[in-house]
Parts: sequence; structure tokens; C-alpha cells
Amino acid sequence: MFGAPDEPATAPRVFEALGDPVRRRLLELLAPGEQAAGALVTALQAETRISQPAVSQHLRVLREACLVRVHAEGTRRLYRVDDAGLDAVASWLARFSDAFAQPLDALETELARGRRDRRRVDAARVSGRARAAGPGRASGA
Amino acid sequence: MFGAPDEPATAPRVFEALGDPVRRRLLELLAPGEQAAGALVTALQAETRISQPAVSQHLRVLREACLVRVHAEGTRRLYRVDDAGLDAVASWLARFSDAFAQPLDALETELARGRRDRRRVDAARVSGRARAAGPGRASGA
DNA sequence: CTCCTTCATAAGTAGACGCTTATATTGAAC
DNA sequence: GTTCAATATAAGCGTCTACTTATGAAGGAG
Repeated sequence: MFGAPDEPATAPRVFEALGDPVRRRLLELLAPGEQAAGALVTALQAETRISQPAVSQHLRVLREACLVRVHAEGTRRLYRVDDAGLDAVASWLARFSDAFAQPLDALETELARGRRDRRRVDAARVSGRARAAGPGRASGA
Repeated sequence: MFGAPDEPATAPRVFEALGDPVRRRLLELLAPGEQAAGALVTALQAETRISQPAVSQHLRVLREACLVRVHAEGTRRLYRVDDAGLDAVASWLARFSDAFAQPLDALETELARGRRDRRRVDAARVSGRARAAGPGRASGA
């Protein structure tokens, strides 16, 4: 049952996976915690008219992008968010952080190291404010 | 020349825009600073076989997603990264930050406020580590 | 073993998307 | 003015993508 789980451990096509609104919604539904595939189907069908295979295919794409992880429990498939994909996105995005963010990064790294000793390894750190920015880009003028 | 610049100031279809590798490359090319459209075409053509209109169309999508901003200088069109779109991405991504990140966010906000007084308003803060995470998600086990 | 539940895969199709060539528009230079 | 340089838009087209229905495979219950 259920094809062999031989994902390549890297995170290819992450942005492509996030390009679809249904897949983003799936991730949002998974944000609070683990969910069975069936529960995700039900939740989506309460919002949109979509079939079970469609959801399954979306979950496959998310899996291949390392954005979700699965483990079987009986006949159920329990999905959860996978940090690997999100980290890939965050790290790409970091390239566009303003220059002044760098020292802050260093501080964060330090703090994160301290926390890591408190057990909680290698988790993503992302924060953002949604308002449009003024002219404060790295390019200056 | 050049259609009227009436973008809606919001950032729709940001993830869709980032879904294309050429558009991501364009943003990377713009990361160091402002670039003329022609320079971007030249840079891309040094890597891939692509036409000028194709690049122009990609730039249009990036514009509509608030991922780049333009201003005309003579007959040139100078493009730069627009924080609005990146902020939208970062803020969506923030939903998936681990719980322990919250206090850190507060610290950051405080630090950012201090910097804001030093002039440099409302810029995005994003940082991430690319390595795959251990079992540290919000969903616990 | 049989039946039901849960989920994935197969095959086919409509539409979206990105590319190309051709052309229009605008500013600068002569 | 005419001409050139820079960029955007228009039209057309192949391909990729997400959907559907139909089916398969596997675990649990009786």
C-alpha cells in the first residue's frame, strides 16, 4: 500500500509547490499540527469543491518539495509540516534582507545556539511585517 | 510609452510570481541593487536563451506582485526589488515559525524599533537556516 | 475470508502559462 | 523633422498543470 517513500531529502521545487493556492491552504491547515489526509480533504471540501484525488496529488507535490512529511498510522496517513522546505524558502528570502539585518542575524544565531542546548534543534526562524516598505532597500537610492 | 503605472499597492499573486525560476533569477539579479531592464535581459541571455519580450513579461508579473518597482530614467526603465512583496511572503511564512520563536520576535521588534528611530522604516526581517529540521515543529510529536 | 475504509495511482482533458515573432510607443540624438 | 535605442504590448502557439472519473492496494472489523 502507498508507494515507496523514497524522497531525495533535498527540497526541489519548493517555490513551484507554494505557487498553488490549494497547496498553501493545505499548509495553513497543517500549521496547527498533524492532520490525517482524510481530514484535510474534508476541510478543503468545506471551502472549495475539490475531489479526494486532487488533494492527494497536491499532498504528493508538497511531499516532493519537502514541505510536508507523512507517516502511516494503520490505514491513515498523518501529514505534518516539514521544516526543510520552509527553511529553503526562508534562506532564499534572506538574500533580500536589508543590510542592517545582518548584525541582527548574528544575535539571533547566538540566541538560537543557547536555545539549541535547551533541546530544540535547527528550527527555522522567520518573522516579517506585512506593511509595504519605504525606500529602505539595500540598493540605497 | 510604457503603460500607466497603476498597480493596486497590494501584493496579489506573490507566490505565483515566485513560482517561476526565471523570475526568481531576476530578483536575485536585482538583489545587489537597481538594474535597467536591458541589463537584466543581457544578464539572463548570458545564462539562458531567452528573448527580450519574455523578460519584459516576467518583469510585468513581478511588478503586479509588488516584488519589483520601476522608475523611468529617460528611455530606460530602472528596476529594483520592492519590499512589499517580500514582506507578504515573510509574513505568510511566519505562521509556521516554531512557538519558541515568538519571544525572539518580540526582541526583534524592540530592536527594530530602536533602529527605526535611526531612520530605516518598516523593512522585512527574514533569516533562515537551510538544514533540515529535527522534530521541533509546533505540532509536537 | 469478505467487506469496508482510507488513501494512492492511472488516464484523459481543459485551461493556464511561458515562449516566440512582429509591432507599437517613447525618448534621445542628429 | 528623421532615425536610432530601449522597452512594452499583441497575437499565436506548444507545453505544463491541475482537475476529473475510474481503479488499485492495503489495513481493520466482522
